[in-house]
Amino acid sequence: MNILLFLCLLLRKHISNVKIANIIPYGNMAKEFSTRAENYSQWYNDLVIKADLAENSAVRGCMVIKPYGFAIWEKMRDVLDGMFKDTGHSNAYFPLFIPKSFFNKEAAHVEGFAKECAVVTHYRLKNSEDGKDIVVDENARLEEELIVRPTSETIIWDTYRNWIQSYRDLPILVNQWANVVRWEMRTRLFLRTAEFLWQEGHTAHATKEEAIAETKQMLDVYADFAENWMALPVMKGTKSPNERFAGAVETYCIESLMQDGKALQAGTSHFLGQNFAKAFDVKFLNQQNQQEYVWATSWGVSTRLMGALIMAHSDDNGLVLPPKLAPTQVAIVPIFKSKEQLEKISEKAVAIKKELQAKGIKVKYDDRDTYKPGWKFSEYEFKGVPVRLAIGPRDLENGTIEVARRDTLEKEIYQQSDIANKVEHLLDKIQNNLYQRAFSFREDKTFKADTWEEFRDIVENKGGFVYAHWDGTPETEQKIKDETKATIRLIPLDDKREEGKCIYTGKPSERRVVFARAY
RNA sequence: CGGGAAGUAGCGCAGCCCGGUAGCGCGCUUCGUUCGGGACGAAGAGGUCGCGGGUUCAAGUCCCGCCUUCCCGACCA
Repeated sequence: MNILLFLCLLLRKHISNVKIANIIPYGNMAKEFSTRAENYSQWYNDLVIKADLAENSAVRGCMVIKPYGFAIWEKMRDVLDGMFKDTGHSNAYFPLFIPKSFFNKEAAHVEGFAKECAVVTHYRLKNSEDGKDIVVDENARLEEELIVRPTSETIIWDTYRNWIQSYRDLPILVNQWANVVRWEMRTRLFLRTAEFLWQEGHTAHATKEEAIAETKQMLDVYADFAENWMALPVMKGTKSPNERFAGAVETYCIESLMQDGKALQAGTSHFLGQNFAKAFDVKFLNQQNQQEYVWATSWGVSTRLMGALIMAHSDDNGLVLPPKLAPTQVAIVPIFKSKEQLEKISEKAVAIKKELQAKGIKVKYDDRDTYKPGWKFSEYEFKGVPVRLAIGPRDLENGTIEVARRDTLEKEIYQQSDIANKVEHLLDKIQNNLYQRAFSFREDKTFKADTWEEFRDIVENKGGFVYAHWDGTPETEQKIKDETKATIRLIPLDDKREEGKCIYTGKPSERRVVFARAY
């Protein structure tokens, strides 16, 4: 390492002000992280822990989201919340507990969620006979059990019944930020936990057309967020009946591709038709003075987006965050020996920090003397901070500053003049580069298959999305899933008709659908 | 919920087969030298060995039950 360091210094002397390509890779990382190639899922697990995003809790399947991880989620939440408000929605809050009987009312819905519901049966504890323990008081059994919400359609539609009488009460455009519980057998931090955070929008409309327009609008909001904030390219489409939300007439979704070639559903938007209105008897009087059932939508994204964000961009050195969602966008590290030196450098560094802050950039000036510069470099690297600035005595003399970008691991020496503008542009560049990189990756991993052999080969050996013909039956989809683990991720929204034959049964098909193995 | 593996200091692990004084590395504390890619030396602190029973003079070690995590299935966002 010392030799490398020496070489680096030599290089810098000879080509100061010129870009130094390819930062020294650190051997240390290998000790702490699995690599993606070695073991992708271990890499993901390590990353979540080492980047200080979340950890497992004392409760099975439930995670603790740590401050750094929560800061990212908070940013996502704030941006999405703004987008919801801009499209006319308001936030509200409904109860965590739902009377069990509510679940009986919509047949498909109950069937979809029954197997993973947590149930509250008692409301009191007491001391055990021997006084050593706390036990459930059997005398305090609830008359009707309460379900911990796995989603809130039922309690919300029961409530909407009282809110809606006339077409003048419509539309209702409500969103809630909440936690939900689905009793999962096998969990992974962010990707699948028993409790997770999400938002669920629930809207009520006078007409079918308006409800469908709302469903599509919110899908577009999600796609916009994924692409422009998360730098995550997504495909839009509808789900096959097998994959449809329990109780929906049509489920729209955005699907993204992770670096291991598996698809991840990043958001869903459901057209619920009049299913819940009928189940909960929610009617309104239209302008012709006739009773009609209300039309409904619901839409949601969850902390699972954190998983998508991590798996889409990060590398073997740790987390890589798109600048627009990074809690810290720029870290400034001073290089110093003495206190006097630190004071001089700090003067310059703080000035630069202020310049950056004036542009709305989130900056952290790390003048701790308890950690060495190299240690800080590593830390910011595996925490995914997009840009790191280093400033030392040499830079003070030369009016320069070292700029390192996380996405490409390149370092350059910049002149200090106009540094704020340069960094601002660099952040934009990184944001775009991450999107482009993810987009090219997806392009390279998107295939067409016309025969069963071809299909199997792609799914098993290449991964990624496969456009293929399907005869439209749930039975065929199930068989394909049983044999290859690939499912229909979506039926593309663009209405590209193409005559063909189902890859599995050979029956006629009018269009290709997108298959993949999925999270 | 089925099959496998693991749980010993904050983290990573050895010790268990063959019962008898709880160990190593990293991290942590103090001091000194260092500081442009995870510094070095010296001296320290830190443990109900996952939890609960049992066997035994004696259990981290043997036996039984449970909990948690990871991997593979079924289920699922």
